[in-house]
Amino acid sequence: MSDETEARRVLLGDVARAANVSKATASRALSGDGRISFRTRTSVIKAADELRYVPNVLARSLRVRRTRTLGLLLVDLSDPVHGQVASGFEQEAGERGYRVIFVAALNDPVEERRALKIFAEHGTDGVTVVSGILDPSEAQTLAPRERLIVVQPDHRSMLRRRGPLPAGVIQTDDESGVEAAVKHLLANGFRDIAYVGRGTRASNAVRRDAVARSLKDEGIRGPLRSFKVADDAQQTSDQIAALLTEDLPDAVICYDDMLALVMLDGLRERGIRVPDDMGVVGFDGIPFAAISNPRLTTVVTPSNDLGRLAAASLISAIETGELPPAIVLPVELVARESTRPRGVAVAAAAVAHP
Amino acid sequence: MSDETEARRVLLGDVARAANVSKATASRALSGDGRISFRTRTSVIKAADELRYVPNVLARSLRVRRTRTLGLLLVDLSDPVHGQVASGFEQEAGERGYRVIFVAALNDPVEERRALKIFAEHGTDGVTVVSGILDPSEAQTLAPRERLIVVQPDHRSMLRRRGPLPAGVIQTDDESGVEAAVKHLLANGFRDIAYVGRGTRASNAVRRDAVARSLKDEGIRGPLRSFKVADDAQQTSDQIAALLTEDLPDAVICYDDMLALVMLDGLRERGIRVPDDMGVVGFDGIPFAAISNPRLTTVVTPSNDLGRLAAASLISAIETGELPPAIVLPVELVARESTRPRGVAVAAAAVAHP
DNA sequence: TTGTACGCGTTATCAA
DNA sequence: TTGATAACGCGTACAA
Repeated sequence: MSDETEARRVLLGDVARAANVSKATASRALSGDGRISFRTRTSVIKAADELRYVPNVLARSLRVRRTRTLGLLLVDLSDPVHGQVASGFEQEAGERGYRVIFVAALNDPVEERRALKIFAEHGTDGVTVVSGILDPSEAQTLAPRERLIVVQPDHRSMLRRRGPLPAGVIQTDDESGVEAAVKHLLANGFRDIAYVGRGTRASNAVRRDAVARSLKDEGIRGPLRSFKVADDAQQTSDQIAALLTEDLPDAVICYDDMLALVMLDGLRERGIRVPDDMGVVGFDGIPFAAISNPRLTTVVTPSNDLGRLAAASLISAIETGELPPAIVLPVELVARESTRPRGVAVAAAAVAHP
Repeated sequence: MSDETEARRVLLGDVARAANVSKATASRALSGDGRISFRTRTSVIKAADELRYVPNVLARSLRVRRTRTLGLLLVDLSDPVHGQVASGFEQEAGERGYRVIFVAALNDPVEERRALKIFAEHGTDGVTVVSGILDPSEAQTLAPRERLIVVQPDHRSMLRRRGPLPAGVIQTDDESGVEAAVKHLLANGFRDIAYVGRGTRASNAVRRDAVARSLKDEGIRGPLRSFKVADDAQQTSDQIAALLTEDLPDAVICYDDMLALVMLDGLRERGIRVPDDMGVVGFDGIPFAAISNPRLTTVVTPSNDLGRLAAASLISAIETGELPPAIVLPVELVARESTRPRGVAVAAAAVAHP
């Protein structure tokens, strides 16, 4: 006694019956199995089409023990950089026939553990962790190491690391980016260079230390002046700029573009001109850095590529069983108005820094 | 003959055996079924813990015919506005125990269909479409209407709509926002107001028409001057600003903040001062609008709330079987420097528009 | 309160 | 080339 009002879902068996074949044959015909006669294949496909058959991937996954689903753990979907990474990851995965489950962990280790557990429960074929703060060894107990790609790892253990990176790691060459920024500033006449960081993440320390080291390498003596904004900053741009005003450096390198742009606003609020009174450098290369006023000099990181590469590497690991060797992506310093040499006319700069 | 090297996954049966109960009892103990003795419950939980049991949600979903998974179809994860929506959606869903599969369709109807099919195959309990361009009636053939929430629908059919919105729709009150922007501009002395749009989306036409109507309502005669940028714009900020330079309006209302900020840059490039030579208004209220130079007057839409509400409404629809009535969220005009009345000093403005 | 046995929808094995 | 049947891992109706 079937209920006419409740549209029962069309199953493989229904297709098989309509095409006068067994479920096994129908399954093979639809999955493109080689050893099926042309006649039956077309008739099965036709039946599936007419009945609007939609396969149940859960049942399939249960049977074949693969889900063609990837887990992506990231900090925050609303952040411009992570949005880029997520976008690239989703695109690459989609093009290769994989779905993505996203979980944002908001810099909370408890949430990161929860996310990895969710992925395990869903039987994702692999997991990528972006900017994770979990101890790598712990992460590997919650996700199988050979199916785990780590992008921009941000745990303390990355700090003192020397020598080759372990397989499955993808990150940008932040040190080189910072070095390029420092050299650029010095070349443009900025000597007293300070660092403005945010939060307690390892990446912040990495960049700060890279600034200090680069300055030393360039023969600048004395300790690096370093300022800090809280991670969950409620500070306004004005308060952030106030960090510096006691004794203005020639230039500041900021942890990221977001911070640098907020800083630009705060400096303007306080009547400090950029770059004439102080130079400002950002990090990330978000789109707004290119159209701020003044336009922001920044170390551009390939965020979208990071996501695409992560997905590609993960899928490769899944399909070959081999975790790809670590990848370090180059970054690029893009010089714009915010570090223009002092005394150069505005009009000329507009031409020089398109 | 079990293989010691291959770590076989722990199953419910393993937990049951370790706790000396049947699978049924183990299942009930772990799912918090009432009629289970305290003793057995604790011993089952202990066994599950020790064995590091991870339930297979695929098998569970197959059995209970619910996946606790939601499908979110959006335009582009890397876009600031959609990132906010996605973030709110993921948060709300996560807090209520639902996972999210994201698919970006990049304004391509073919991709939108593909995404809805993916959701169907995965048996998502419900689907939310953000800024979809698919014909609503077609969408309902690809996703069950009573489990479908539509956020900011962007199909032509929304254009001529009058009367109440259908259930399951969530959108912002763009018309009121535009009206507020127009009134604000007029109050600040801008009379010759133009519109700068992007692409061919319905929402673009909605905002343009709202500008025209508001102007008429305010007694401004003559047709609205309207400019347009392609959707896949490769235009630089300079080219975008060039649209206007022949005959500069007093002010422009832009389709969104991104466009407005690019416009600000282009105007600066051409030596046109904002707001002294021309006022600029954006739409969306992305974070950068608050710190641009000049800071951007904009119609702030609650993007994060949009995502949270969508998830909440969808889950409610799933759990009660009732599609919630349409929701129209209010927007808010935030006046900043880019529409400061001409002739008002900068310092004063900084105080007046924090 | 607990156990037995079946079924969710698909693919894979084996035999024909 | 095709068909019958057994799994995949879990929840639950029914029986005890």
